[in-house]
Amino acid sequence: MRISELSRRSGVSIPTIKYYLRDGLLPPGRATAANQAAYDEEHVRRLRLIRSLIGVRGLSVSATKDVLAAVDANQGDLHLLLGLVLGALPVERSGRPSRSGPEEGSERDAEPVAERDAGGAVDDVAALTAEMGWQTSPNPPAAQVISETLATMRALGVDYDWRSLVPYAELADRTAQLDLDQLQDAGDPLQQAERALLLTVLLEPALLALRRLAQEHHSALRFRND
Amino acid sequence: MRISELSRRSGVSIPTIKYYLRDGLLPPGRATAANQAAYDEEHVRRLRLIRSLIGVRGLSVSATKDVLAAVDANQGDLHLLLGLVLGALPVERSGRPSRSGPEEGSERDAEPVAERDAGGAVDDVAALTAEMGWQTSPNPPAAQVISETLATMRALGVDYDWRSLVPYAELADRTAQLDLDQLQDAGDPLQQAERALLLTVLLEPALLALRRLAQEHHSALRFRND
DNA sequence: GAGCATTGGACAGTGGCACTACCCGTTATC
DNA sequence: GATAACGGGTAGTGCCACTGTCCAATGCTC
Repeated sequence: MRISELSRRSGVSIPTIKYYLRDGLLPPGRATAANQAAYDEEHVRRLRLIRSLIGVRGLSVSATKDVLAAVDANQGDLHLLLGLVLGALPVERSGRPSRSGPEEGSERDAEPVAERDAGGAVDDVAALTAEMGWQTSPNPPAAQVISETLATMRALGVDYDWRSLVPYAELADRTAQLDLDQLQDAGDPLQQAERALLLTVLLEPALLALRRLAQEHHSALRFRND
Repeated sequence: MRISELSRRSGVSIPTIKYYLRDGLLPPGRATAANQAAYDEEHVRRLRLIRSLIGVRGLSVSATKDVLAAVDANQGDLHLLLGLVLGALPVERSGRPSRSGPEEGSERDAEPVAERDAGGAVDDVAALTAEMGWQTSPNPPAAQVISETLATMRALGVDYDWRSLVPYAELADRTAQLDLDQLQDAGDPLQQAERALLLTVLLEPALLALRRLAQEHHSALRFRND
């Protein structure tokens, strides 16, 4: 098929498809002439996957590109694939250009919210993973997010350390096992790789949404004053 | 204190503080003259909170504004506050301008990724909340995220319905109870409201990060071929 | 085989967002 | 009384995800 049919089938406009082609998100079609190319079902599938990652999960175009490249490159080794995918993902649209302000003010009063660390939050994460018996790669981005969060909590006056997170970590552990349980059955390696991607990445907003529904329910039980 | 000291104490640049003042994120200082205003500790605190929500959690400026307004307006009623906060939050930077493409193509082949619904995903969420015994407001944004995710999963060929989410929902239920357990002790209503905000909103990236660490660990156990 | 729509490719433009820079008249401070 | 800092306003910046326009080269239709 050609680009107009690809557009119709996928629901993505032609200029956007061209944009994805330029950016390397979508592999080019098979060129049939100097200005003609043929696309196939795989392209339709890929486009839908792209739209899901960008639209539903909210990934940026460049993160989507990295994630898809990881899927393409390592269909065989699921562990390696997961590592690459999780490494390529920004955790929640972090990776901002970062603040301005006094970079390292000589003023001893300045406690600039501790975006790096405050009170050994990095050690805290090490303690937490040790407590859980988790073995991970040396310095995963996810660990940095956790230490950042802990540091921020403390900077804002909430008494929080790694011990506060242990119950959450246990629930996360069971969540992860649920995720992996669902990867056993799947067709060819590409299907399995895509499924892994969906179960880990696409499920993230849904899991947060479940937590919100549950929070609302329990909040009504506990706090509502009828 | 005046703006320069506020900037030093909070680590936020003066132009950015002015920007937050203009946008109503930060309440104005007490005006002492036509071009002079005084800020206090509460402003420092507020600025740090703002930076945490925007920087760590990744909220947009306008969402941050809505959330903070909810905190200010309803310090007394925690349930109402949580409802407002959860309502004001985008779930994962959704709320995109939405796609283009053929809006309602006459082509019967077009299945435009189903950003609204595909195969009764909305009913699925109703079934899920009924199964869990959750009682929530009529049509929470979180429910839409879940149905969107289910619809997308199915559109991509993954066999997924609300039953697949029940185990996750049970874990989410326990997570929410953990969250609310930590709200019992807290000082004045403002402190408690802020704490609720941090435990629900700021914790989100950290919870996803915990899941990722656990995924990496269990993936190594199951799939690594040494 | 003539004519018109479509194609692929390049490049410039758009709108939104989160700041950031500059200017100006006024006010503190030394 | 000079100099610095202040507040307030407007305009500009950089990035991102598209979107629009142009072009010569097909393809398809009659």
